[in-house]
Amino acid sequence: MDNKQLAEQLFPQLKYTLGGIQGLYPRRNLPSGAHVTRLGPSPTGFIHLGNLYGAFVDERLAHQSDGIFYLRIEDTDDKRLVAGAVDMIIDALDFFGIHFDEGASKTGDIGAYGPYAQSRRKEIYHAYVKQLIALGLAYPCFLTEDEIQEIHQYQEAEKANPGIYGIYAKHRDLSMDEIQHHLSQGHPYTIRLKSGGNHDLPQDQIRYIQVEDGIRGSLSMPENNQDVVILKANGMPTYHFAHVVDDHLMGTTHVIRGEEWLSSLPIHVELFEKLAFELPIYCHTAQLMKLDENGNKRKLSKRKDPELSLGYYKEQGYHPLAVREYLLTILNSNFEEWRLANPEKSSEEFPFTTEKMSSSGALFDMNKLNDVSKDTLAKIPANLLYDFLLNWASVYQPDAWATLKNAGPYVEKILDIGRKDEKPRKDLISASQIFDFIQYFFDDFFIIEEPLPPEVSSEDAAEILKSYGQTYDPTDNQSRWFEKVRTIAAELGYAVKPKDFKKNPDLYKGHVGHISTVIRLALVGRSQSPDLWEIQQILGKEKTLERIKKAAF
RNA sequence: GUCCCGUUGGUCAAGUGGUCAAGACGUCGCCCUCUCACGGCGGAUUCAGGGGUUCGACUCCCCUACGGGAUACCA
Repeated sequence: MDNKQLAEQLFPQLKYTLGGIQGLYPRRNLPSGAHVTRLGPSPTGFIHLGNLYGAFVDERLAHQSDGIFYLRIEDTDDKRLVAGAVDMIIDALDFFGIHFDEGASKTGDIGAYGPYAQSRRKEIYHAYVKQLIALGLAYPCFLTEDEIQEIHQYQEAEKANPGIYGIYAKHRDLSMDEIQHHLSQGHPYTIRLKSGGNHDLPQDQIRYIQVEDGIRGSLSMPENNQDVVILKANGMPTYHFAHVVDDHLMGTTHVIRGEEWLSSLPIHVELFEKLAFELPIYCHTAQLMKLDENGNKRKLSKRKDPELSLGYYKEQGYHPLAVREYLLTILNSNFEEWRLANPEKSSEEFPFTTEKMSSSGALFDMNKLNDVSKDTLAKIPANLLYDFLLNWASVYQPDAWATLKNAGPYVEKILDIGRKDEKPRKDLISASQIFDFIQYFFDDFFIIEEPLPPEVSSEDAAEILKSYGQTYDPTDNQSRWFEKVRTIAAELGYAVKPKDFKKNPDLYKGHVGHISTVIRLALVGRSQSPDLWEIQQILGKEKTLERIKKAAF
């Protein structure tokens, strides 16, 4: 018996021949320079900012080159399967404007290079495994878990590198008779790659592989020497094998993945070589980090950092465009510069490059997100902002939703306060913050939250509001309105200009700012707000007078 | 332990042998100003450490330290 017969025995009557498969996956007919990228999540359904970060690179690279971005579900580990995960992943990315052209979708596979779930590609992997066995490049391994453990312990004691390789790959050279014996006993087995690498050579003779990484430039690593498992005992491929076969067949040109894959790159390179596939361009992205309890940088973790799940940003009401902009600023170091020069352009016009990506992990910066968000929201028209706010409220703050729902034009006016000026206000960050920021416009949410300034007594406050109520005229323009406030100040012994008060604090009780603070407290309940005159224009005469009359300190 | 990747201010970073070492966020001060926000001006805070190479190193080489990752029939 030879390898070929063994292959036939192990994988009899496969659905596909290699030639047949090749015919099913023709080269993609795309314009030159088009990038084909993919996102390959395992279906746990959990997506966090780090995943979005990577997905963004895929999406940009594909779409700015008129290429294809597809979704492939990497479900080779049934322990990781969560029901409804695919929909969750698609929805989460969709919210942030990331759409797939091809692959798994809510209504099934789209595209001619499927199936797009690895669990449905078993026969395809088997065909390639069969070939490797026939060529003597892979072999069945009957090592039990205990035996492997033993080997590891021995290696640890000997200070040898762990793994199944060289002399530790005990089943790599089993005789056909021995294999038949195991088989006849019904021993479970995995298929391992028969690695061509040899690290027992003198240091200077170990072969190194050179790979040009799209982000990191040229990489040099020792070649793989591990007889890695390519097919598990249950017949499913491991990630390593599925990655190589799928990305080849599906025509992926650029493999974007986290840097945690860097150390298994030699395995993949060997697999590509053994299968005689062309190597795609790898882009190993830096991980998004966060600070742990001890002040150390740490990779974002699914379990430990629920606040970095995409759900968190949705819940807080960060606008997807803002998150996009922020991600772009940390993804490409020249994005901010470009944005400054092109304030009105869509971020899709930004020429994204992997060369401008950092190879070291960035710390997630909430301050920066907020700042970017302010700039972003300042450019979004009030009616769209209203829709966004309403949408958010319908899920996360139902009482606000009830209030906002029937007040469209009113809310739009509120959102537009000071935004159309030459130097527009930028105080809107996220939906939850926006609602908090404007809630005093609604009687149901209006309360006086802050006390009078110390310069103003309760009596004076009452006096101020009384005069104000008498002189208030909604038809006054802004400067006329403020003249009247100054008049009240003067009448009650307050300086008309803050500077006067600063120069001679003894001459006055306070200054005009204190007067308007009282009016502000009566109208909005806070000592800080946008321009009062504008607020009154929106509140309207009745509500303004009512609040002035009702206010008590 | 071994292997891989990384290290410019509090954060994100430009930089590729000769720069007073950009810029943004944050922070502090001032200006504008009825408050806030916006805007303007200015300050403080950086090349992890040590050796080389060189007329000259943030830039090139080596060592150390620190951080991250891998080391599965998980991805």
